[in-house]
Amino acid sequence: MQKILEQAVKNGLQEIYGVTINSVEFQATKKDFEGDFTIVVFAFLRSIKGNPVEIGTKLGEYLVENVAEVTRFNVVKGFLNLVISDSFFINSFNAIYKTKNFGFVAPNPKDKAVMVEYSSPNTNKPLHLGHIRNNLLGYSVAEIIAAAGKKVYKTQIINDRGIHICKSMLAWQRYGNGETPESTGLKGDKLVGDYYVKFDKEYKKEIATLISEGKTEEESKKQAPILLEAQEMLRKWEAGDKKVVTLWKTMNQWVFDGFDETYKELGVNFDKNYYESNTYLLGKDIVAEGLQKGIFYKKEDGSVWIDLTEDGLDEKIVLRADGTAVYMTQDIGTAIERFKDFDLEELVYTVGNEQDYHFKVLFLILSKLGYSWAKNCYHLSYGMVDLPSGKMKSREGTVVDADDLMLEMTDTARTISQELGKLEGYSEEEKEVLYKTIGLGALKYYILKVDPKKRILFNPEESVDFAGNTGPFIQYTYARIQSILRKADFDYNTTLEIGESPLHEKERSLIKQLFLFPEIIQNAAANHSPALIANYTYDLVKEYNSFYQSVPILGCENEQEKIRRTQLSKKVGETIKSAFKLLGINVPKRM
RNA sequence: GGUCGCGUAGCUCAGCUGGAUAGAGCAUCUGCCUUCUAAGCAGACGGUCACAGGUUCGAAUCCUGUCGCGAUCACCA
Repeated sequence: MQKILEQAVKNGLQEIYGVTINSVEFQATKKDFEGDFTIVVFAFLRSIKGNPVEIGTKLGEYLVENVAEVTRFNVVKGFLNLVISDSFFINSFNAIYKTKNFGFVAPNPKDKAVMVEYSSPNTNKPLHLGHIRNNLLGYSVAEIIAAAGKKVYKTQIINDRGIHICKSMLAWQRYGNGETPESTGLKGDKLVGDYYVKFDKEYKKEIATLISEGKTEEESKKQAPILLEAQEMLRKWEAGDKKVVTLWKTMNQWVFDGFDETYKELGVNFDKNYYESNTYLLGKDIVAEGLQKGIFYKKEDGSVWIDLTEDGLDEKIVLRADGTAVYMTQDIGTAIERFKDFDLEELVYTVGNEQDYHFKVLFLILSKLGYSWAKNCYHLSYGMVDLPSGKMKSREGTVVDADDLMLEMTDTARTISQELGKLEGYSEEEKEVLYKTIGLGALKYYILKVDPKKRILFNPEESVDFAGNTGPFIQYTYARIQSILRKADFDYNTTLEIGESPLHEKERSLIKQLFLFPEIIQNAAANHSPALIANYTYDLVKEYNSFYQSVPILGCENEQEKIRRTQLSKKVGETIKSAFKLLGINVPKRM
């Protein structure tokens, strides 16, 4: 439609004023004015001298005359509002009504893929609220990019080695009695996490003892026997000591099993896992190469650095003096590895904004090393999730555990649902599934609807609502639509005729809102932002509810209207479902 | 101190590459269930878009500066 109009506007201006215009600025007409599309006449003033109102009027007359779909127009200041005919809307709606997966673009197998990394947990403690935001964002962005027509690989890098892992291993050995997830009934990640906390407690005790013996705080922190022992354990692990490696494998497996459960509850998944224990040596040869090319330089002590001061950044170490890798070294290595493993065009890292600087440096280094794809690496950076009590600190136990939070949300959903009591005829099992759908829907929507860049203040007690701009509200609308479709005892799947029954104002705005969906997906993919999808869905639902309350659907006198409104309802339902799929949220048939 | 991000209604947030009178929800008040699910709808109240300049027909949006909050500037990951 816009294309037709654009061409017509160009022709019109050529005819009336003899002026050629490159582009025409369109926008959806605001609610307070009559019309569907608006042309901003101000934009023409550069080429055409004159009064905007006059130009608008002349152009409007021309368009009504020459474009069949334009039925009326009005001009307000410099805005030319065009009213488009019902037949256009009905025809377009007919076209999308039968379209499966409306708005989704099928991937072209010839295109390169996109890899999205998210989650990337440490195997020494359970997942918490911060991971939830990370997981939801990463998963959703992956879905959105796939919907926009790209092959997507979801991946995580599991930080399964290092001193932090040894800490919980050591604490388990020292203070435990051979507990296992089976013997305690605890989830594996919880069990291991408890020992991590235990380690920290003991460590602090030892530091206190050392300080009381007259050592400085700094010395004590470095000399605490328990820490030295953990470091010794790490050395043994690196040397491949059998006992240590066996314990490491066992305890890691507990954690993996625990994570799998959490991921399953959350509804996220991965196509490929990378393990740090396999990748931590990567990147060293690249550093050697870069050293030869003169991109890096060696300091006197043997450590290798890159000087980024010309780019407005600092100097950054890429290899320790003892030749071991740092975080940056590994990331250089894994990035290259991934482009080797898969035919990628883009690599998305879902990592908190405290690492903005790290990724800036990483991408810059990769580009200096001559990898042309470095410009296609994207850091999907998101703000922290704060609690009313302040920051979450896992060592101090002030975290909101992911599993607990999901349970809590399900409980709240259960309470509210039972109060409303609409679930006659549902089995207990079905009800439990539903409570989970609603509870998780609330949580996911709450987190995804805000711009990833912004930090979230999360109050577990009161911040997740079920009314207003929330997941359950949208789910509720979906459920209501399903109820209408269940009760529609006539064949509504016929092609709509363009007849004497004019479109209701609410139907019009609803159709307009529906048409936006494909564009929203593309936008969301380009901006890596699930929030766009969430807010679009909310607008659609608002529009639908308003329609729902102001006109009858099944109770229409007019057969044509009845079919049309039922079809509209169905399509809105499908669109809600599609949109929520992109957010990783399920929709219930009833609630 | 340098760099990056954020600052919109009492609270939580929308506002796309500049466009019309600044948009929702929560909270507070007023109406609407003998009709398709009231987790809803319609309305009222609520704003110096942090502040000051600049660019232009036109700025919440772009530029500069100031203030406030946060992150980061580790041989941690």
